[in-house]
Amino acid sequence: MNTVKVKKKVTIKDVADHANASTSTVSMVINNKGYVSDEKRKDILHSIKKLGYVPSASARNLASNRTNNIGFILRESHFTLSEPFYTRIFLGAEFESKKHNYYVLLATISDTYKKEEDTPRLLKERNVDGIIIAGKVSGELLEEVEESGIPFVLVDYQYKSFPYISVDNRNASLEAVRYLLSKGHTEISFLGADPYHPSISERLEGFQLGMLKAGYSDTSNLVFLDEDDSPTLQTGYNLGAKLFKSGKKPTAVFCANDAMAIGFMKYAEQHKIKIPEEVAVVGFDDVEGAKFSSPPLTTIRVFKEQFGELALRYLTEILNDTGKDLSSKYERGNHMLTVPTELIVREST
Amino acid sequence: MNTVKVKKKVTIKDVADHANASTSTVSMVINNKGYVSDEKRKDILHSIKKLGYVPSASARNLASNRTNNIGFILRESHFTLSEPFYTRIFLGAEFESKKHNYYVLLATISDTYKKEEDTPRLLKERNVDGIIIAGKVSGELLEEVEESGIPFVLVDYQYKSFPYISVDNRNASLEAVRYLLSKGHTEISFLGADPYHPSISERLEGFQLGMLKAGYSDTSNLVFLDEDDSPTLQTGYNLGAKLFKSGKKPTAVFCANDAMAIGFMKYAEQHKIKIPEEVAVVGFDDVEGAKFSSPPLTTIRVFKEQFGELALRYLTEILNDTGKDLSSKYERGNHMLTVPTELIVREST
DNA sequence: TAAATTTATCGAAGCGCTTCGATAAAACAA
DNA sequence: TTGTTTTATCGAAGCGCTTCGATAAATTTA
Repeated sequence: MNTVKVKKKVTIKDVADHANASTSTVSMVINNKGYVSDEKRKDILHSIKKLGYVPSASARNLASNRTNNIGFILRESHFTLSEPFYTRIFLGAEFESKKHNYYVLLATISDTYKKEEDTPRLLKERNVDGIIIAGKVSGELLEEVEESGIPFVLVDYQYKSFPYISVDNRNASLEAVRYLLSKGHTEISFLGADPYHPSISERLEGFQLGMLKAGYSDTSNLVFLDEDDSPTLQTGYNLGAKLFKSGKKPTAVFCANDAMAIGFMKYAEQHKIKIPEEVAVVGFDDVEGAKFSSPPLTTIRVFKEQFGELALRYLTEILNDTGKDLSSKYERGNHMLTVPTELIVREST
Repeated sequence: MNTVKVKKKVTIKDVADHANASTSTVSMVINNKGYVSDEKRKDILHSIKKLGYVPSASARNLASNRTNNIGFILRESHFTLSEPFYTRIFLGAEFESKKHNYYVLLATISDTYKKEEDTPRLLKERNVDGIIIAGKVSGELLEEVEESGIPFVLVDYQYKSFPYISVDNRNASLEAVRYLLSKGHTEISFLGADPYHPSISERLEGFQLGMLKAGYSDTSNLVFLDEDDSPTLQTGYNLGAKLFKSGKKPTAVFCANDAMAIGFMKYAEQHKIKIPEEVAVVGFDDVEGAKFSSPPLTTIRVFKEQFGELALRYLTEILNDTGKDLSSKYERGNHMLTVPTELIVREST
């Protein structure tokens, strides 16, 4: 015997009966479709409230062949990074998703992505209406996603001519360089790694452009790149060593990201090079640690939550576009958006 | 005309036909239920693979009245905290969820939770089979969740006799105190805030117990509490001021968490109090910033991902328990688990 | 005023599964 | 042997929705 009172689930049928309507009419009211008289609509809405009716997600998904889910794909290592950059992008997307009535399903993938084997569950099960892919991921995965036919946008990464959203790296870097120049610096070095990553290369371009505009036409001996490694604290440290051992005496260093900047400052500290007195340092990203580094790091803030928000909004736009201007949007090549940045001046400059 | 080739979705019917079976038999194979001969099972599995069949989540959820989702409820501010403590717990849960074939839906709630109004969508829509609630949240919400009848566990928080998982705060604090004592410290202060939070009070108890065991029976003038505020960087700073202005000269300070410890160190730095020479500092949590503070902070590491993992595992256990030993589990009061910790010694001690 | 169109409502089919009998063969007991 | 239980398989109902006609009244157009 079961003595527990189980609240019987209120279905669309109950609402229909209560409002003297058919389930189809109720459905139309819920979905704002078709023709329903104001009167009936009012009745139905009233019944819905009265009965506390909430549509069953599974049922409507099954019937309408949607899922009401958005997938968010991210590399595992991008999560386990000490810096929650992508995490915050995810949060931004999650936050925005509420407004559009989607749930966001997170899927982390390994760095050594193998097609088939590591395919995210939400892709295999086609349990999403659209997908946001954040950060650099395997091309295989991207091809797989494209093949699936599920609409998607990339965030903070580019690949082929897939739609993407990115930081305005070039302009932000330009601004950083301008700032350093305005502070009277003349010998400015750029430290970077993984120059094949679009974001990095754009930052480098911004740097070069800024220097060029200031009359430094040849920046080649100012640029230090670790081509084989990613832009981490360690590579920043290493390039710091390389830089000083090369005999160069820059008065300022612009790093491809904060991690490298912090690594660089670590090297400087260990070698009694005073920051900012002897050399000013500027990073990129404004990670958590930037505020707490010693000295606190001047850097370019990226609005991470906004980043995610924008991604979700862009995706829903694609999903709702009934094919009409969407195709033209794609074809015109403006399938790209940028997120604004802001130079945050702290004590490292 | 639509010339795009749309791969027709493979359904259970297709598999059944292909394997010369009925859909019910296929279903049984998929769900590992009922009686199916080895032969037929083999055929069916083969057909599934051959056709690339993947069951539709919506359909099976509708039919079986499950959702295959786990809700993860978290306060907004716990996400926007500069420290991704709960974020990493979430990740741990998400990671573990794959093994159990659940999707994790994140729901953030505002700090000023209002029943009805702010009820997470996943609760309203009953779109989850179970719920993980992380961190301190409004009692109203907890009551609401309980009322919903959806199984849930609390993480890093306690309320009434609801099942929960927490850090072994007491023992960890005890260990920290022991460590400080072993380093020869005698005058050890405790800095805390929000002492009504179970975690904080447990940490304080651990501290007191440790001191007691070492012969310091009266710790009351060693404890500095900000009763009205939460344990933030700012309160750590404030209590630092209060501590030194009180004329006390502790040789070591144990803070209720890292944020406070870092705030305290900030005060110390500004007032030329040398750490660890003049006063050693120990925190709790091992947040990202702890490694980068100056000096790097000795602290108690909490395994956040493991925390989330455990929560999810615990919840699925509850979900799978068909009521049998579950009830006894509840009634016996052992509806509680703890996550291990580790003392991380850095340069602040 | 008749024909065409728009508005309003509903019944029923169907989305892709699970699960409940029904049926019957095989295995075991008496 | 007969009766009982276990094993195997299937058909059909049903989960709670959406959506496609069908139908008809109200409105517009010719």
